[in-house]
Amino acid sequence: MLVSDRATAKIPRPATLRESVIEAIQELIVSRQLKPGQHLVESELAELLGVSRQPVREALQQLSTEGWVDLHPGQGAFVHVPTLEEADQLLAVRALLETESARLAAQNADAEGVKRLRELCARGIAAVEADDVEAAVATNSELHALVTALSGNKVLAELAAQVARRVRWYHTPVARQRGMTSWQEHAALIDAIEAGDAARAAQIMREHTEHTRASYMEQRAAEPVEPAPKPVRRRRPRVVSES
Amino acid sequence: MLVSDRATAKIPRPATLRESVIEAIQELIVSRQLKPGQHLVESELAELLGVSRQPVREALQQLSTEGWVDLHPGQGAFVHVPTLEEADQLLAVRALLETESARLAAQNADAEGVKRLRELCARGIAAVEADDVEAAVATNSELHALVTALSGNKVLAELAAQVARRVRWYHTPVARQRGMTSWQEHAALIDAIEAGDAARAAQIMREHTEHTRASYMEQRAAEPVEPAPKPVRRRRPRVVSES
DNA sequence: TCTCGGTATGCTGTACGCAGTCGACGACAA
DNA sequence: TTGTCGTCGACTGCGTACAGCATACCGAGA
Repeated sequence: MLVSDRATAKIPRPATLRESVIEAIQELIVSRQLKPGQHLVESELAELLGVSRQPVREALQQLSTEGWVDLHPGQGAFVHVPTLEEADQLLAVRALLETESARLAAQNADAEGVKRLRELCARGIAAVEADDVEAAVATNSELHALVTALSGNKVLAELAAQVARRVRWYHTPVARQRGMTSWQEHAALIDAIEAGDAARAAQIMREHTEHTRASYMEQRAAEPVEPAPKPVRRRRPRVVSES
Repeated sequence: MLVSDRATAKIPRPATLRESVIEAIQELIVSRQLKPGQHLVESELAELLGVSRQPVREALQQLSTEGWVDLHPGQGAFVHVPTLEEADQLLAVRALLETESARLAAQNADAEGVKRLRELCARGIAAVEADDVEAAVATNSELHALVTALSGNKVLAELAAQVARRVRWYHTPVARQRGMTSWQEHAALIDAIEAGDAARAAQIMREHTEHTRASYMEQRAAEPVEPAPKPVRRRRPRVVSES
């Protein structure tokens, strides 16, 4: 063996344009530069990002499977309009998947895994104390991802990751709310996993995700409901004469 | 309103080529015309299906997110190789999702929904009695889909459908095994849903899916394990001279 | 004034072409 | 014979062009 295969991970591929475009558009959506319901014109995005329509098309399709945009055949892509109902259902599914993950993780996790969990937990707490919301959210995702990975069920982990990506969009704005409490729950969860107490791990995770859900719903309930513009294809006003 | 919006659903759009291609490739994979591990060359599929590479590319990407093919950047697409371990995990996830669906369905289903469940159940039993395996499997899928739909959680239903499609790939060859027993369990499940007994519905569904899982694993354990060819890019033998 | 049909326009869906890249194969050296 | 390097071929990734279609605009008729 040339080098230790551990930590070698993946060679940092010069990422395909498609992947870069996916991330760019996600960023644009999260940052609200692209508003919910907005019609995404391929050629505009292409020009904006400095690529051709092809990678943009593929990115939009990928994003539609992840729930970021809705694809209307023959009409194009529209930024997904997150409804309260859907967020609730999504968080419910996440709770289900992650609860099961926690249960399995408690049964399967080894010392190495627990160690990595603790590291992540420490990083998360540090991020919260530094008031770095973005880092806290990212670390939160990492920790949940690791729990699902430790479940030993790859299919479950992949599915949970898929759901988590969608949740993250909703989650970011309310992350500040929960702050430290969330990480105390994480710590308790890790304790349960380390002890191999599947029932307790599942219970903690269920409560944890329910708290997040409640927090989100509470936050959203207070928000004014924007009248979502009807998702019609936008039409550029005709330029009659522009000298 | 012009007509009752109920049942209007969507105008059956002349499905884009991409969607047709997705279904076609799924069919080719399920029917084993495309073998696990096989390198899928875009241009070949395009020619085979009579379209250009573009829709094929997009279809392959979609299929990769659903777990049918694996996409190796720079190398192309390979038919996913289903392992015994993965099948087990997939069935476990299905059990989880459908158990929850059954629980929710018992809480939410109305008389109309129960009626449709019973119809499907009758059709399934008829199919088994007629020894029509294909119809039985299809009806089985429909019934499970309806249960998830009746759960009222669209996200859950969609996820369950995705998992179910993959399960079907593994499951079809062994479907004959279970036969009538399976439909008796379905009937019991419907009774529980009608009674609004969430706990019992969940319990029955859990056992039902576990039976399916056990049946599958038993069947597969007996099978010879094909040595999966290394997923390398295939190379067409050079034609030196072919008159 | 409202409705209906024609027309124009911009966008999507698809096809095609080119360059970059990856793997295989073969030659050469140790 | 075995390891290494260079070359070649094929396929993917991306750019570009074109056709079809859906929508909005607009004028005519009721």
